Amino acid sequence: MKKSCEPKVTTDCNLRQFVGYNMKRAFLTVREDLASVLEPIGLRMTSFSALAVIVENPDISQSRLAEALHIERSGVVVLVDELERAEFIERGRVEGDRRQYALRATPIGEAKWAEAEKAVHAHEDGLFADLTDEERASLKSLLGRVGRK
Amino acid sequence: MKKSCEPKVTTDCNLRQFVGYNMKRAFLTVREDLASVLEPIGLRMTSFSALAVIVENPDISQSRLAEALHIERSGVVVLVDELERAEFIERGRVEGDRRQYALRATPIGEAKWAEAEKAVHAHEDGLFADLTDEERASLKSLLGRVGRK
DNA sequence: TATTGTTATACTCTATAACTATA
DNA sequence: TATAGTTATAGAGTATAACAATA
Repeated sequence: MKKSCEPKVTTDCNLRQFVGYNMKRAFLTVREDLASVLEPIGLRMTSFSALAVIVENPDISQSRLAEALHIERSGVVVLVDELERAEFIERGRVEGDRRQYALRATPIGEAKWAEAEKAVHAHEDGLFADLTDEERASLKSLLGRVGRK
Repeated sequence: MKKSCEPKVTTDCNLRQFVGYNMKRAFLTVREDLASVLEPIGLRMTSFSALAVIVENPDISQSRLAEALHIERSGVVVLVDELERAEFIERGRVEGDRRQYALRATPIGEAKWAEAEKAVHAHEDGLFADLTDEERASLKSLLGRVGRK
């Protein structure tokens, strides 16, 4: 039996000692804010990522896009459908191979990408306002080095 | 129309310029490895987190646990059911308030926590092997400062 | 046989809302 | 009325597997 009046304070040192837990919490914070930023622009996190890669790699195929995003080809179909329906990209044909598509951003899609890129920069300026420019660059760099063997 | 022979290389500078994308990728890497480490121990990421908080805060209630983990109370029920079924924790009663439970780790649960804590440290030693101790501490610290206004 | 894109399906994680019992 | 816990449900996000068209 335990006395009532549960204290409202709870410690989580057992979790905070791990980098991974801090990463999870930070990522969920970023994800929530990012979703709210992208929504009025007509993008989700995943379609934003897909558009980013397509803009940077004109005529990329869906399989190559799947590799770049580290998701399955079946998942790409949904994303590409979504972006094509919004007229941000189009499925071009490839000369000499009728199996694959050549994905390209439309002029609308290019403009949408520019708009989204700017909005996401602003979103990060807000979320990382507590960090100096050096700390922010350091965080990005350190994250990019996780998991390499 | 586009010539065939899609190059296998794909750039993702449009995404890598953002801290958030690097964080997502790093987190997914961590999560995948962590899940494989916890599975043989009989824990999932979420039940690991719940056990961590219960061990550190004996007699915590489910509502308070939900706050600590930043999840809904309904989600806690599932986690606590799972940990109780495994006999890692027990639902004690609270003197003076029959609505709430006082969650405590059993001796089995304490031992399980010690085992898991050690395993997760080893998992992080592997995942962050490319970082110096200072860089790893810096990463953890920087992540802990994300999103504060 | 292998690859590209597709569909259907299922699984995980989590949130919402309605409910009960207690306070 | 408010709180603690519970249940049912639904929505993302993603993975798996089987398939048709093409190479």
